[in-house]
Amino acid sequence: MASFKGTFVHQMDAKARLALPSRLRAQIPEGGTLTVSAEDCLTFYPADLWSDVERELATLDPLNPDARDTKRQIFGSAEDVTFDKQGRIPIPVHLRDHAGLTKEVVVMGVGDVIELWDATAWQKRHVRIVADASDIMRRARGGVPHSS
Amino acid sequence: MASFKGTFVHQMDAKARLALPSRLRAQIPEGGTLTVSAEDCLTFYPADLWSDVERELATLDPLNPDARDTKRQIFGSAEDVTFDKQGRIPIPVHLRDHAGLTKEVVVMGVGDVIELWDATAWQKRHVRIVADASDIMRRARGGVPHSS
DNA sequence: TGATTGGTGGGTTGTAGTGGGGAGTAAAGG
DNA sequence: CCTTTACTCCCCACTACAACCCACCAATCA
Repeated sequence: MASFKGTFVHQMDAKARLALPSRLRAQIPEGGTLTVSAEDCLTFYPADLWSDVERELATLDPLNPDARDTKRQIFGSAEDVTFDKQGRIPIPVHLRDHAGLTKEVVVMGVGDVIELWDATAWQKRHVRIVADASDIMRRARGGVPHSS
Repeated sequence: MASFKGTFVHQMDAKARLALPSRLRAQIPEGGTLTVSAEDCLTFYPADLWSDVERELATLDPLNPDARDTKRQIFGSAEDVTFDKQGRIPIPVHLRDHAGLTKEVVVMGVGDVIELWDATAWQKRHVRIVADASDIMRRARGGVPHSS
Protein backbone atom coordinates (compact mmCIF):
# COMPACT_ATOMS: atom_id res chain seq x y z
CA MET A 1 0.00 0.00 0.00
CA ALA A 2 1.29 3.46 -0.91
CA SER A 3 2.16 5.90 1.85
CA PHE A 4 1.97 9.52 0.83
CA LYS A 5 3.61 12.19 2.98
CA GLY A 6 4.50 15.85 2.80
CA THR A 7 3.10 19.17 1.58
CA PHE A 8 4.04 20.78 -1.72
CA VAL A 9 2.96 23.98 -3.42
CA HIS A 10 2.66 23.69 -7.19
CA GLN A 11 1.36 25.96 -9.92
CA MET A 12 -1.66 25.00 -12.01
CA ASP A 13 -1.01 26.52 -15.43
CA ALA A 14 -3.37 28.25 -17.84
CA LYS A 15 -4.31 24.89 -19.37
CA ALA A 16 -5.38 23.57 -15.96
CA ARG A 17 -2.45 21.18 -15.76
CA LEU A 18 -0.91 20.35 -12.41
CA ALA A 19 2.38 18.58 -11.81
CA LEU A 20 2.30 16.13 -8.94
CA PRO A 21 5.51 16.08 -6.87
CA SER A 22 7.86 13.40 -8.14
CA ARG A 23 8.18 12.03 -4.62
CA LEU A 24 4.51 11.13 -4.65
CA ARG A 25 4.31 10.30 -8.32
CA ALA A 26 7.00 7.66 -7.95
CA GLN A 27 4.53 5.54 -5.98
CA ILE A 28 1.78 5.66 -8.60
CA PRO A 29 3.25 5.26 -12.10
CA GLU A 30 -0.14 4.07 -13.46
CA GLY A 31 -2.17 7.06 -12.34
CA GLY A 32 -5.45 6.84 -10.46
CA THR A 33 -8.78 8.54 -9.88
CA LEU A 34 -9.51 12.10 -8.88
CA THR A 35 -12.75 13.12 -7.20
CA VAL A 36 -14.28 15.59 -4.77
CA SER A 37 -13.75 15.35 -1.05
CA ALA A 38 -16.31 16.05 1.65
CA GLU A 39 -14.27 19.16 2.41
CA ASP A 40 -13.45 21.83 -0.15
CA CYS A 41 -10.63 19.92 -1.75
CA LEU A 42 -9.97 17.09 -4.18
CA THR A 43 -8.90 13.56 -3.36
CA PHE A 44 -6.66 11.45 -5.55
CA TYR A 45 -7.01 7.68 -5.15
CA PRO A 46 -4.28 5.39 -6.51
CA ALA A 47 -5.75 2.82 -8.88
CA ASP A 48 -5.73 -0.08 -6.41
CA LEU A 49 -7.39 1.94 -3.66
CA TRP A 50 -10.09 3.24 -5.99
CA SER A 51 -11.11 -0.29 -6.91
CA ASP A 52 -11.80 -0.81 -3.21
CA VAL A 53 -14.12 2.19 -3.31
CA GLU A 54 -15.93 0.73 -6.29
CA ARG A 55 -16.29 -2.64 -4.63
CA GLU A 56 -17.82 -0.90 -1.63
CA LEU A 57 -20.33 0.99 -3.77
CA ALA A 58 -21.25 -2.15 -5.69
CA THR A 59 -22.68 -3.65 -2.51
CA LEU A 60 -25.35 -0.93 -2.26
CA ASP A 61 -28.91 -1.98 -3.04
CA PRO A 62 -29.83 -0.82 -6.58
CA LEU A 63 -33.50 -0.59 -5.56
CA ASN A 64 -32.73 2.00 -2.88
CA PRO A 65 -33.10 5.56 -4.29
CA ASP A 66 -30.57 6.94 -1.82
CA ALA A 67 -28.06 4.38 -2.95
CA ARG A 68 -28.53 5.53 -6.53
CA ASP A 69 -28.01 9.17 -5.57
CA THR A 70 -24.89 8.22 -3.66
CA LYS A 71 -23.43 6.47 -6.67
CA ARG A 72 -24.33 9.45 -8.86
CA GLN A 73 -22.49 11.78 -6.53
CA ILE A 74 -19.36 9.65 -6.22
CA PHE A 75 -19.03 8.33 -9.77
CA GLY A 76 -20.34 11.49 -11.41
CA SER A 77 -17.63 13.66 -9.97
CA ALA A 78 -14.81 11.14 -10.41
CA GLU A 79 -12.32 11.25 -13.27
CA ASP A 80 -9.58 8.85 -14.26
CA VAL A 81 -6.31 10.70 -14.61
CA THR A 82 -3.02 9.72 -16.16
CA PHE A 83 0.22 11.62 -16.32
CA ASP A 84 1.64 13.31 -19.38
CA LYS A 85 5.36 12.99 -20.10
CA GLN A 86 6.04 15.82 -17.67
CA GLY A 87 4.18 14.13 -14.83
CA ARG A 88 1.21 16.45 -14.93
CA ILE A 89 -2.51 15.71 -14.67
CA PRO A 90 -5.31 17.82 -16.18
CA ILE A 91 -7.90 19.08 -13.67
CA PRO A 92 -11.44 19.03 -15.12
CA VAL A 93 -13.54 22.16 -14.71
CA HIS A 94 -16.10 20.86 -12.24
CA LEU A 95 -13.37 19.59 -9.94
CA ARG A 96 -11.51 22.88 -10.21
CA ASP A 97 -14.68 24.68 -9.18
CA HIS A 98 -15.45 22.42 -6.26
CA ALA A 99 -12.07 23.01 -4.67
CA GLY A 100 -11.82 26.63 -5.81
CA LEU A 101 -8.46 25.99 -7.45
CA THR A 102 -6.96 28.98 -9.24
CA LYS A 103 -3.19 28.93 -9.61
CA GLU A 104 -1.41 28.10 -6.38
CA VAL A 105 -2.32 24.54 -5.38
CA VAL A 106 -1.27 22.71 -2.24
CA VAL A 107 -0.53 19.07 -2.95
CA MET A 108 -0.56 17.02 0.22
CA GLY A 109 0.24 13.40 0.92
CA VAL A 110 -2.33 12.11 3.41
CA GLY A 111 -1.47 8.48 3.98
CA ASP A 112 -3.13 6.35 1.34
CA VAL A 113 -4.49 9.27 -0.72
CA ILE A 114 -3.32 12.63 -2.04
CA GLU A 115 -5.30 15.82 -1.46
CA LEU A 116 -5.35 19.00 -3.56
CA TRP A 117 -6.21 22.32 -1.91
CA ASP A 118 -6.41 25.86 -3.09
CA ALA A 119 -3.41 27.47 -1.41
CA THR A 120 -5.28 30.19 0.48
CA ALA A 121 -8.13 27.86 1.43
CA TRP A 122 -5.63 25.44 2.94
CA GLN A 123 -3.82 28.25 4.71
CA LYS A 124 -7.00 29.25 6.52
CA ARG A 125 -7.88 25.71 7.44
CA HIS A 126 -4.35 24.99 8.54
CA VAL A 127 -4.20 27.77 11.12
CA ARG A 128 -7.49 26.50 12.53
CA ILE A 129 -6.19 22.96 12.69
CA VAL A 130 -3.01 24.09 14.43
CA ALA A 131 -4.94 26.19 16.92
CA ASP A 132 -7.34 23.41 17.83
CA ALA A 133 -4.92 20.57 17.35
CA SER A 134 -5.34 18.95 20.73
CA ASP A 135 -9.14 19.10 20.64
CA ILE A 136 -9.27 17.85 17.07
CA MET A 137 -7.02 14.91 17.73
CA ARG A 138 -8.98 13.96 20.83
CA ARG A 139 -12.24 14.04 18.91
CA ALA A 140 -10.67 12.16 16.03
CA ARG A 141 -11.04 8.94 17.98
CA GLY A 142 -14.48 9.60 19.38
CA GLY A 143 -16.58 9.98 16.28
CA VAL A 144 -18.27 13.01 17.88
CA PRO A 145 -20.11 14.95 15.16
CA HIS A 146 -18.51 18.32 14.61
CA SER A 147 -19.60 21.62 13.14
CA SER A 148 -17.81 21.98 9.82
CA MET B 1 -16.76 -5.08 -15.88
CA ALA B 2 -16.98 -1.55 -17.21
CA SER B 3 -16.61 1.31 -14.79
CA PHE B 4 -18.20 4.51 -16.00
CA LYS B 5 -17.14 7.75 -14.38
CA GLY B 6 -17.46 11.46 -14.94
CA THR B 7 -20.05 14.05 -15.94
CA PHE B 8 -20.29 15.46 -19.45
CA VAL B 9 -22.63 18.00 -21.03
CA HIS B 10 -23.46 17.19 -24.64
CA GLN B 11 -25.87 18.66 -27.17
CA MET B 12 -28.73 16.62 -28.57
CA ASP B 13 -29.17 17.90 -32.13
CA ALA B 14 -32.34 18.58 -34.11
CA LYS B 15 -32.40 14.96 -35.27
CA ALA B 16 -32.43 13.73 -31.67
CA ARG B 17 -28.94 12.34 -31.94
CA LEU B 18 -26.67 12.36 -28.92
CA ALA B 19 -22.94 11.75 -28.89
CA LEU B 20 -21.72 9.72 -25.94
CA PRO B 21 -18.37 10.88 -24.55
CA SER B 22 -15.53 8.92 -26.10
CA ARG B 23 -14.19 8.08 -22.65
CA LEU B 24 -17.35 6.13 -21.93
CA ARG B 25 -17.91 4.89 -25.47
CA ALA B 26 -14.50 3.26 -25.50
CA GLN B 27 -15.76 0.76 -22.92
CA ILE B 28 -18.84 -0.31 -24.93
CA PRO B 29 -17.98 -0.71 -28.62
CA GLU B 30 -20.98 -3.05 -29.11
CA GLY B 31 -23.67 -0.70 -27.84
CA GLY B 32 -26.34 -1.66 -25.33
CA THR B 33 -29.87 -0.99 -24.16
CA LEU B 34 -31.49 2.29 -23.22
CA THR B 35 -34.55 2.49 -20.97
CA VAL B 36 -36.26 4.64 -18.36
CA SER B 37 -34.95 5.02 -14.85
CA ALA B 38 -36.99 5.21 -11.66
CA GLU B 39 -35.94 8.85 -11.56
CA ASP B 40 -36.56 11.36 -14.35
CA CYS B 41 -33.67 10.21 -16.45
CA LEU B 42 -32.62 7.46 -18.84
CA THR B 43 -30.35 4.53 -18.07
CA PHE B 44 -28.01 2.95 -20.58
CA TYR B 45 -27.00 -0.65 -19.88
CA PRO B 46 -24.02 -2.16 -21.71
CA ALA B 47 -24.98 -5.32 -23.58
CA ASP B 48 -23.51 -7.73 -21.04
CA LEU B 49 -25.14 -6.02 -18.09
CA TRP B 50 -28.57 -5.90 -19.70
CA SER B 51 -28.81 -9.67 -19.68
CA ASP B 52 -28.27 -9.50 -15.94
CA VAL B 53 -31.15 -7.04 -15.68
CA GLU B 54 -33.37 -9.43 -17.59
CA ARG B 55 -32.41 -12.29 -15.33
CA GLU B 56 -33.09 -10.13 -12.31
CA LEU B 57 -36.54 -9.12 -13.52
CA ALA B 58 -37.36 -12.72 -14.32
CA THR B 59 -37.05 -13.57 -10.65
CA LEU B 60 -39.82 -11.16 -9.68
CA ASP B 61 -43.03 -12.79 -8.49
CA PRO B 62 -45.53 -12.85 -11.40
CA LEU B 63 -48.39 -12.78 -8.87
CA ASN B 64 -47.26 -9.41 -7.50
CA PRO B 65 -48.99 -6.56 -9.39
CA ASP B 66 -46.10 -4.20 -8.67
CA ALA B 67 -43.71 -6.70 -10.17
CA ARG B 68 -45.80 -6.86 -13.32
CA ASP B 69 -45.91 -3.05 -13.57
CA THR B 70 -42.18 -2.90 -13.05
CA LYS B 71 -41.59 -5.30 -15.93
CA ARG B 72 -44.00 -3.35 -18.13
CA GLN B 73 -42.17 -0.13 -17.36
CA ILE B 74 -38.68 -1.45 -17.94
CA PHE B 75 -39.21 -3.76 -20.90
CA GLY B 76 -41.86 -1.64 -22.57
CA SER B 77 -39.68 1.41 -22.88
CA ALA B 78 -36.39 -0.35 -23.54
CA GLU B 79 -34.62 0.16 -26.87
CA ASP B 80 -31.48 -1.43 -28.22
CA VAL B 81 -29.10 1.25 -29.38
CA THR B 82 -26.01 1.16 -31.53
CA PHE B 83 -23.64 3.94 -32.47
CA ASP B 84 -23.42 5.61 -35.85
CA LYS B 85 -19.99 6.27 -37.31
CA GLN B 86 -19.72 9.47 -35.28
CA GLY B 87 -20.41 7.69 -32.00
CA ARG B 88 -23.93 9.02 -31.61
CA ILE B 89 -27.10 7.24 -30.55
CA PRO B 90 -30.64 8.22 -31.58
CA ILE B 91 -33.00 8.92 -28.67
CA PRO B 92 -36.55 7.62 -29.35
CA VAL B 93 -39.39 10.03 -28.69
CA HIS B 94 -40.95 8.31 -25.70
CA LEU B 95 -37.60 8.18 -23.91
CA ARG B 96 -36.94 11.81 -24.73
CA ASP B 97 -40.26 12.71 -23.16
CA HIS B 98 -39.75 10.64 -20.04
CA ALA B 99 -36.51 12.39 -19.19
CA GLY B 100 -37.63 15.77 -20.52
CA LEU B 101 -34.59 15.99 -22.78
CA THR B 102 -34.44 19.10 -24.95
CA LYS B 103 -30.98 20.14 -26.10
CA GLU B 104 -28.49 20.23 -23.24
CA VAL B 105 -28.06 16.69 -21.93
CA VAL B 106 -25.94 15.61 -18.99
CA VAL B 107 -24.25 12.29 -19.67
CA MET B 108 -23.06 10.71 -16.45
CA GLY B 109 -21.03 7.60 -15.74
CA VAL B 110 -22.54 5.90 -12.69
CA GLY B 111 -20.41 2.83 -12.19
CA ASP B 112 -21.80 0.01 -14.30
CA VAL B 113 -24.39 2.11 -16.16
CA ILE B 114 -24.63 5.48 -17.89
CA GLU B 115 -27.40 7.94 -17.10
CA LEU B 116 -28.83 10.70 -19.28
CA TRP B 117 -30.37 13.77 -17.65
CA ASP B 118 -31.86 16.97 -18.91
CA ALA B 119 -29.24 19.55 -17.93
CA THR B 120 -31.47 21.76 -15.80
CA ALA B 121 -33.22 18.78 -14.20
CA TRP B 122 -29.89 17.36 -13.11
CA GLN B 123 -28.71 20.72 -11.88
CA LYS B 124 -31.67 20.94 -9.54
CA ARG B 125 -31.28 17.41 -8.30
CA HIS B 126 -27.55 17.83 -7.85
CA VAL B 127 -27.83 20.76 -5.48
CA ARG B 128 -30.31 18.73 -3.45
CA ILE B 129 -27.98 15.77 -3.35
CA VAL B 130 -25.04 17.91 -2.29
CA ALA B 131 -27.10 19.64 0.40
CA ASP B 132 -28.37 16.36 1.86
CA ALA B 133 -25.25 14.37 1.10
CA SER B 134 -24.60 13.08 4.60
CA ASP B 135 -28.24 12.02 5.15
CA ILE B 136 -28.46 10.38 1.75
CA MET B 137 -25.27 8.42 2.20
CA ARG B 138 -26.36 7.27 5.64
CA ARG B 139 -29.70 6.06 4.32
CA ALA B 140 -28.00 4.46 1.36
CA ARG B 141 -26.49 1.93 3.73
CA GLY B 142 -29.44 1.51 6.01
CA GLY B 143 -32.21 0.80 3.57
CA VAL B 144 -34.38 3.23 5.54
CA PRO B 145 -37.36 4.20 3.38
CA HIS B 146 -37.28 7.83 2.39
CA SER B 147 -39.79 10.47 1.45
CA SER B 148 -40.12 12.23 -1.92
C1' DT C 1 31.15 24.42 -11.50
C1' DG C 2 29.06 21.05 -14.35
C1' DA C 3 25.44 17.71 -14.66
C1' DT C 4 21.06 15.98 -13.61
C1' DT C 5 16.50 16.12 -12.04
C1' DG C 6 12.09 18.40 -11.28
C1' DG C 7 8.82 22.06 -12.27
C1' DT C 8 6.84 25.47 -15.63
C1' DG C 9 5.48 27.42 -19.99
C1' DG C 10 4.22 27.40 -24.83
C1' DG C 11 3.51 25.74 -29.65
C1' DT C 12 1.55 22.09 -32.57
C1' DT C 13 -1.02 18.18 -33.90
C1' DG C 14 -4.60 15.04 -33.55
C1' DT C 15 -9.24 13.96 -32.26
C1' DA C 16 -13.75 14.55 -30.21
C1' DG C 17 -18.11 17.09 -30.56
C1' DT C 18 -21.36 19.36 -33.52
C1' DG C 19 -24.05 20.54 -37.54
C1' DG C 20 -25.97 19.82 -42.06
C1' DG C 21 -26.68 17.61 -46.71
C1' DG C 22 -27.95 13.54 -49.35
C1' DA C 23 -29.12 8.68 -50.28
C1' DG C 24 -31.63 4.67 -49.07
C1' DT C 25 -35.74 2.55 -46.85
C1' DA C 26 -40.08 2.01 -45.04
C1' DA C 27 -44.59 3.61 -44.25
C1' DA C 28 -48.86 6.20 -45.84
C1' DG C 29 -52.10 7.64 -49.21
C1' DG C 30 -54.17 8.16 -53.65
C1' DC D 1 -49.76 -0.43 -57.71
C1' DC D 2 -47.45 3.67 -57.91
C1' DT D 3 -46.33 7.99 -55.69
C1' DT D 4 -45.27 10.72 -52.00
C1' DT D 5 -43.70 11.58 -47.51
C1' DA D 6 -41.11 10.84 -43.46
C1' DC D 7 -37.44 8.99 -41.21
C1' DT D 8 -33.03 6.83 -40.57
C1' DC D 9 -28.41 6.19 -41.59
C1' DC D 10 -24.13 7.55 -43.74
C1' DC D 11 -20.87 10.85 -45.11
C1' DC D 12 -18.45 15.24 -45.15
C1' DA D 13 -16.90 19.61 -43.03
C1' DC D 14 -15.86 22.80 -39.38
C1' DT D 15 -14.41 24.09 -34.73
C1' DA D 16 -12.46 23.70 -30.34
C1' DC D 17 -10.14 21.51 -27.02
C1' DA D 18 -6.96 18.11 -25.16
C1' DA D 19 -2.73 15.45 -25.52
C1' DC D 20 1.84 15.43 -26.97
C1' DC D 21 6.31 17.35 -27.87
C1' DC D 22 10.04 20.43 -27.15
C1' DA D 23 12.46 24.07 -24.69
C1' DC D 24 13.72 26.72 -20.67
C1' DC D 25 14.73 27.71 -15.72
C1' DA D 26 15.73 26.60 -11.06
C1' DA D 27 17.46 23.76 -7.60
C1' DT D 28 20.16 20.00 -5.99
C1' DC D 29 24.10 17.08 -5.85
C1' DA D 30 28.50 15.41 -7.16
